[in-house]
Amino acid sequence: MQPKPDDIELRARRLEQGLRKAGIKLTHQRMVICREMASATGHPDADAVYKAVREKVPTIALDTVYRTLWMLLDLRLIDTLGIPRERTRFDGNAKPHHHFVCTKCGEARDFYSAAFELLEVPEEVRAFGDVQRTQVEVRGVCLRCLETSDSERRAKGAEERS
Amino acid sequence: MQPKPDDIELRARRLEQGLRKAGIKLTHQRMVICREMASATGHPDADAVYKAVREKVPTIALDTVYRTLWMLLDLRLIDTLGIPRERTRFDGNAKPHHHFVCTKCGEARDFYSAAFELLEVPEEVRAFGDVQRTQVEVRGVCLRCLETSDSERRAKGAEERS
DNA sequence: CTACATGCAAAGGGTTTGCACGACA
DNA sequence: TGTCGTGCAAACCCTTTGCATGTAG
Repeated sequence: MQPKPDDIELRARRLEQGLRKAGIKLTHQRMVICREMASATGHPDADAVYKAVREKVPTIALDTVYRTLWMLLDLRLIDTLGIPRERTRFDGNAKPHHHFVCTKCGEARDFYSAAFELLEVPEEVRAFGDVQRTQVEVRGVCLRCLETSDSERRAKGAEERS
Repeated sequence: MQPKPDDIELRARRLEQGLRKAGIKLTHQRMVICREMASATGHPDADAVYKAVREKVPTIALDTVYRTLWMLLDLRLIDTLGIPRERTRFDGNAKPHHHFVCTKCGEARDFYSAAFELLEVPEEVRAFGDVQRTQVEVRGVCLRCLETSDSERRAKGAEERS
């Protein structure tokens, strides 16, 4: 499960190149955070990254970790589990369904697909535990966000969400 | 998109029956929250439910809304977008992959599937906006949680998450 | 050298908790 | 009537922000 040393090196380099290409200064702190994300096998939260990174740079601040992680996310060099920067949202739709999620405003729309209901979970996954449900998450940018400026997006998304 | 009145009635009843079957008192507040979740077309957060419900019960408290929603969730009568009660977690895996998520401890494990990469997004969904990525989320209970008591779960999950 | 990044500490915002009062069974 | 639920307000925790200092390019 743990990536091979060569892999880690490769993945770290990809992140650092990504930052450089975006014209962002490669500070010591940022490189250490990139290395940490490159070698992480799980899905660490900011605090876990902070703790790991502090062993190499004891003076690093938690908010530096946050700033770097959001930056990597904005550049699509890393990802998040679920929807980033979102509070908990509830879903009262009892019928099996799937979601299209806008990565800009967070709007989530339900859709149905007979084909998606037929998905067979790989054997390997069934060994992880007791499988209860399978849902497809399609990520993208909704029509409104495609034609709306950044500043207005979140406001509109929040207000029309009901 | 808005459910038909009959549908709302049906969905509300399902929620209320669920609570009753679990031996939980059907208070006025809980019924109003059930009705709100039954008629919600979107994916409201606790505050949106609170605001809607306050029009019918102006004295209701936000924490009552939270308590009721978590209760409905625990009974699997409603669902959440993403993983409930979780802080943001980051994912450094650049290869296309999918997740098995434990609904008890929050642990998420990556897996790969050639079949899942071939999924065709329905036409209808492409009309929602610019589709960037499709990911399958398998939910269930991991092996460890199947044999571990409730109290130990979150602690273990948090500690081994890296 | 100069713009940008960091560390610190305090603020912010969502969610939870303790407790006394109120209401369902 | 007794137990469980509610409202209130304070506490909590994760995340963000403002600002003075430090540093990569």
